[in-house]
Amino acid sequence: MLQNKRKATIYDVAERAAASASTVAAVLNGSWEKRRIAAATAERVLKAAHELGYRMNRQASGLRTSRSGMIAMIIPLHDNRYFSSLSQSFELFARERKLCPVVVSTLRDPAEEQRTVETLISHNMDLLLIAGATDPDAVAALCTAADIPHLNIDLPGSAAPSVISDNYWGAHALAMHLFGKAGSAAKEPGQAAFIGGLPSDFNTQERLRAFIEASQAATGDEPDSAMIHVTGYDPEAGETAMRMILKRLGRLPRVLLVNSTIAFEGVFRCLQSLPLSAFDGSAIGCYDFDPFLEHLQFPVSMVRQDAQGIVAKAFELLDEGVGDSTGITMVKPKLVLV
Amino acid sequence: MLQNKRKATIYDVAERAAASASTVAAVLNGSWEKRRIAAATAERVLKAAHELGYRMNRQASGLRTSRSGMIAMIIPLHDNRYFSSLSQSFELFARERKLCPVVVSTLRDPAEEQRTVETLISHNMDLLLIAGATDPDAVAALCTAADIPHLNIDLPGSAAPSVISDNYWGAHALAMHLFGKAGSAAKEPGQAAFIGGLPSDFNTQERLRAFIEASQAATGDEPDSAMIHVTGYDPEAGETAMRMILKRLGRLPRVLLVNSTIAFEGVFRCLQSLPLSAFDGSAIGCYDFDPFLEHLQFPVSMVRQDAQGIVAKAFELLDEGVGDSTGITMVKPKLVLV
DNA sequence: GTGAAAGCGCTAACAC
DNA sequence: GTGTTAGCGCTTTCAC
Repeated sequence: MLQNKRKATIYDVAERAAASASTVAAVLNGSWEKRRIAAATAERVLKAAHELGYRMNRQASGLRTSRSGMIAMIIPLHDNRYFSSLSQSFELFARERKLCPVVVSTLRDPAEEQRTVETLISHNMDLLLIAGATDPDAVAALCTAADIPHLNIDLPGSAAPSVISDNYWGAHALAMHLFGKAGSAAKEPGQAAFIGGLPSDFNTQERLRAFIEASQAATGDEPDSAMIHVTGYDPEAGETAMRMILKRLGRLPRVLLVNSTIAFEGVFRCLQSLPLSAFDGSAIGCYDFDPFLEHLQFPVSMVRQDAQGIVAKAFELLDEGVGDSTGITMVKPKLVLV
Repeated sequence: MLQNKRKATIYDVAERAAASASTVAAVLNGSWEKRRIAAATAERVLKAAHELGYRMNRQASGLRTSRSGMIAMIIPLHDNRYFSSLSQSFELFARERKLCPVVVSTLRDPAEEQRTVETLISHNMDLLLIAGATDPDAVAALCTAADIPHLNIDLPGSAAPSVISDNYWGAHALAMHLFGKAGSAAKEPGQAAFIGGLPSDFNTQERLRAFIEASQAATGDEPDSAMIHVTGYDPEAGETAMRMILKRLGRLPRVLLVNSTIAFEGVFRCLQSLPLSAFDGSAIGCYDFDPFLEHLQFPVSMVRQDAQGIVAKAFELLDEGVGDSTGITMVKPKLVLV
C-alpha cells in the first residue's frame, strides 16, 4: 500500500485504475448492478483502491446523500445497569442492519440534551432513539424538523411513538406477589412500604400507582402515606427511609417494595444487620434487577426490565415505518419472584 | 420560524440578511473576531438564521475542515460496570471541551472492531479512545494512517500511548492485605486461592502474577496451582471453581481472591449458604467493585478501578500532544479494604 | 468590513 | 459499459 501523506480519493483510484470517478464510486459502494460494470474493470478498481489504501470519506458521501450510515441513541447516563443494557441491545440490532450504533449520554441536562441531539442531527444520523430524555417532545421536535426517524424509549413522549417498560404492570404484579406472600398480617394498616424514586419521574409515578392499587386490591386499603418514601435515586435516601420505617414500626414492614437497585443499596445496609428471624412474615421486592440480590440471606423478588425486548420492539416499529404515529407500546418486564 | 421543507443553508440566511455567505458563515461559527464584522451585520445574520431555523450541516463543514466536532471511544461492551464508567468519564471530559462524545461497543469481535473504527475514522472523529480492543495495534494503525489522535485505554498496545489500570499494583496490595489479615494459618500450603479471569487476558495475567508474588512475599511459597482457577468471566465458572476448592479443602481457603464481580456472583452463591463461623480466619477479596459487596454478612475487600482517573490521564496526555509516544501510563486503582 | 469564488470528496443524472 | 458534469453546504483565501 502506497503511503502518500494525502488520503486517497476516488479520483486517485480512478487514475490508477484508468477508469472514471463514477465508475470507481459505483464499484466501491456496491451500486454494482445499477451500472453494469465489467468484471475486469471492477477488478482493476478494487486492486487500485487496495493499493492506495483507499477509504471512503463518509462526510462527503453523507453531504451528497443526506445520510451517514450511523444511528444514534441518547441515554441519561452510561453508568447504569438498565441504560447500559439498552445500549447493548441497541448495538445488537444496529449490527444486524449493518449500521454503526453510537450512543451518547446527556446526564439529564436539558440543555446538553438539546445540543447533543442537534449535533447528532447535523451529522445526519439515520435514526435517533431517545431514551429517558428530560424533554422527549422537544427532542422529537428537532428530529421531525430535520426529518429524521426517531422513537422514544423508556420514557414516553407525545410527539413520537414510544416504546416503554410496562412499569405499572411490573410493579402491580410484584406488589401482588408480595402481599400474597406476606399473608394476612400485611392487611393491617401501615404494613406496606414503598421506598425510592422521584415524584417527578413518570416511571416512579406508574410504579407507585401500581403499588397503591395493589394494596387496595390485596388489603382493601390504600397504604399509609407515612410508609411511602419517594426520596430519590440514591443509596443514602434509601437508607434513611428504611431507618425511619424500622423506627416507626419497630420491625420490618410486611411488604416492602424498593423502587430501584440504587435505593436498595441503602435499604440493604439496614437490613443486613437484622437477624434472619426479622424477615419472617415479611416480603421484600425490588423494582429492577441485580444478580447479587438473587442470593442474599433473605429473599428479594425483583422486576427485570426487558431492555432487549424494548429495543426489539422499537426497531420493529421503525421497520414498519410508523413515522408519525404517536402511540405508546408497552413491553412487559420479567418477574423474578421468590 | 419559517417552516419551508428544505433545510436552510447559509445562502438562505445570507439572502434574508442581505449579506454574503462568507459573512454569514463567519458570524455563525464564531470566527467573529477574525473578520471584524460590524455588530449590526452580525445582528441581522443572527436574526435571519433564527427566523429560518438554520442549523449548520456539520457534514459539509467537516468535509471542508476534515474535522467533525465529535470524539469517539470504542469499548468491548456497554453492559459492564467498569466500561460503562469509562464511558461516563469520557463524556464528562468531552463536555468540558465542548465536543460530542460518542461511544460504540464492538463485542470483542475483531472484524466488527476494525469496521467500526474505519467507519468512525471516515466520519472524521477528532479523537479515538480505544478501550479494551482485541487488537489495539491494528486499530492504532488505522488511526495513524488517517492521522487521527488516539490512545489505548485499559489494555495497552505498542502502537500508541496507553493508559491502563495498574492491575499488578492493585492485586498485589489486595493480596498482601488478605494474607496479612488471614494470619499465619495462610502460610500453610494450598491455603490461598484465585478464581476467575481468562488466561489470555493481559489484565488477568497481571493480577495473577501479583497474587503469586504476594503469596511468595507473605508465605515464602508460591500458591498451590490447584488453587488457581482462571476459568472465565462468568458466574457459573466462579461457582464451579469455588465448589471444587471447598471440596478439596473441606473449608474456605485462608485467602481467596476473586478476579471480577462477575465471577464473584458465582462464588457468592456458594459462600452464601455457609455459616458465619466458616469465615473466621479467612480473608476474601474481589478485584473490582460492586456496592452490594460492601455490606454482605462477611467482609469482602475490593479493588476499585479508577475509571475517571484513567480517562483524566488520557485527556491530559492528549492535551500535552503526545502524538507518537508509545509509553504505558499506569493509574492506580482504589483499595476498599476491610 | 464584506463579497466572490474555488474547492473538500462524493453521488447521480445524463450523455455517449 | 463508462465518462462528464453539476452540485451537496460549508470554509477560506483573496480581492475590493
